[in-house]
Amino acid sequence: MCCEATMIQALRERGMRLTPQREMVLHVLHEIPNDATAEEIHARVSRLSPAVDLSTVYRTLDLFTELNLVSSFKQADGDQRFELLTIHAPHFHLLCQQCGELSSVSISELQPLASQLFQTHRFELKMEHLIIPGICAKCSSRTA
Amino acid sequence: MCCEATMIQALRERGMRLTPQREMVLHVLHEIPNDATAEEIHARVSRLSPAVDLSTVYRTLDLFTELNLVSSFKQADGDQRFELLTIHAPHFHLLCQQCGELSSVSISELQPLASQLFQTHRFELKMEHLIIPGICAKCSSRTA
DNA sequence: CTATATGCAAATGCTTTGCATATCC
DNA sequence: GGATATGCAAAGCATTTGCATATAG
Repeated sequence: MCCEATMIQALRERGMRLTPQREMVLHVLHEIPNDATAEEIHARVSRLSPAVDLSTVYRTLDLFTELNLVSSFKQADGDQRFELLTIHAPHFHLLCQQCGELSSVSISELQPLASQLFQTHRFELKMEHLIIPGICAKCSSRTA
Repeated sequence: MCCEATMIQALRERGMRLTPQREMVLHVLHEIPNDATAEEIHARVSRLSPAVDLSTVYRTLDLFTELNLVSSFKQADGDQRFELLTIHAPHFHLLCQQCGELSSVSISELQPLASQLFQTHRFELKMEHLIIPGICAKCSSRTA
């Protein structure tokens, strides 16, 4: 799989090592539909190898985030969540500040804003890291 | 101030009490430009009355949130933040992922995206809470 | 008076860190 | 062989909770 090759290269470039733990975390991230907490990822890794520590999972996820393999963000409930950047079509997220629901939106909807910000501010919007806060349909109808 | 009257009435309706602590938290919220953490709010209250406990601040902010005086939300970094509902920031932020520079942009530039997201997803973008990640002009010219 | 609110201290839940040991290159 | 990673246990940090006391109405 291309992710693994990417990871191996990125690790080599930095003099870092390919360990079974890192392979397992990467593998497990492919099985997860959307995003997951470190606990969830750890639980899945544990099925493959029970000795792997939660702290290792955290360290690995942080590493992957730096390597740009994973995006990491916090939901409204405060849980930090992680997902593979490559697995899905390019998208950004809407985060409901009330219920914490996270939904994905194709980056095509962002294109106009991206051009706008580049034209007026020379700012290159990183669309896949964008999390837009607001109130989702369910919550706003509940309140209204 | 009108907020205070609103608070008093809301408290009365529920058989709750008007305490100095609640008054101070409400007062302090007016001094804060945008939004603040519980710690920041507590620090300001402490200047008025050092004995007030952080837990009381949390309880008060939760209460105000229920009373709809305050909006409470978590930023993407996970910090929970609070702000008076009556105060609105006229801008959102661009955050450079390389140098960390934070710049402000008028919400008028966001309007098209906001309408777009509302039309297609019924999602109410909270513009003043938005922080857009990317690469600023300085950094991208430096890299190029 | 008496129910509600507070301060204090301890508990919680997620995440990070220090360190000795194990492991990859 | 020597630096990098890991597991373990303990520390951090923001937030919440239990409880006796203080206080608003």
